[in-house]
Amino acid sequence: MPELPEVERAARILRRAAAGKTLACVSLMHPSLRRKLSPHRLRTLRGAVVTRVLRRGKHQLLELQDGRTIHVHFRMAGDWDIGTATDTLPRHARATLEFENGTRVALVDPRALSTLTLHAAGDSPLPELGPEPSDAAFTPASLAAVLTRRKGPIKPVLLDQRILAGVGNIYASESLWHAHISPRAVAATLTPERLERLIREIRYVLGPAAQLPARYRQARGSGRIAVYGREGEPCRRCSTPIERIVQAGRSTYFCSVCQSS
DNA sequence: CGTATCCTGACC
DNA sequence: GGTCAGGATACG
Repeated sequence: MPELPEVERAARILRRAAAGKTLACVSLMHPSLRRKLSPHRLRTLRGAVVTRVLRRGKHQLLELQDGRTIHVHFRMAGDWDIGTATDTLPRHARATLEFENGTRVALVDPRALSTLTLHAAGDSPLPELGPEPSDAAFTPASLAAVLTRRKGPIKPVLLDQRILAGVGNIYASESLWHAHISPRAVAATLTPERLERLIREIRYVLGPAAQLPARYRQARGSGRIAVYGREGEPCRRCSTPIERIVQAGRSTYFCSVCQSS
């Protein structure tokens, strides 16, 4: 589910539930999470106070008063379920954060690819990340500068979180369609004018007005998804059948007429 | 650069 | 039974 807008929404929900609250118990249900966080380190979270909940790209950070940070990444299918400690555990709950006030935040993830890690004070929990799309410092010139060495096609580059933080596979295709840029266009050869258009369209598709509902497939037909998942269906601009190709192992959808270069 | 891998569920 | 999935990373 999650690309930047969905993670932003999730972080807000988490913030409302967790900010200022004291942790009572953190539990890991899935072995892949347990491998990364020992029972001993888990127990050290009892009594810790969550001072802030931050989002950076698709990452969520729970800052603790003692300087440590809980880092969560939803990967493909993670989400929060907010309830109370006495509720039945939701299906696919992989971890829970229980607070002293009785709130229980469950990390639900049918695919169990989400990560939850604990970082010591002073230890940066985030990998190298490019600017937020909304950042004023994200400009055609700054983008051009980091693209100069990218000899490959633009679409996989948009998924590189070191270039830009938050764009995922759906919105990469959508942004390129809106910007009339071929997903195969060589990144380094895009002119400043085309990059300006691309930046504008990335901001548009990631913007609140374009946010997807939780089940993105329901958005199909509503007009919000222009190309993603629409192989063979008519382009909304020129009626040419939308094509699906694979780039760097991921599906790309585009209109070969509107996005010929 | 592409490919395999981590997981599980949905769908053909 | 096989294929695919909105992410990221380790590797050749």
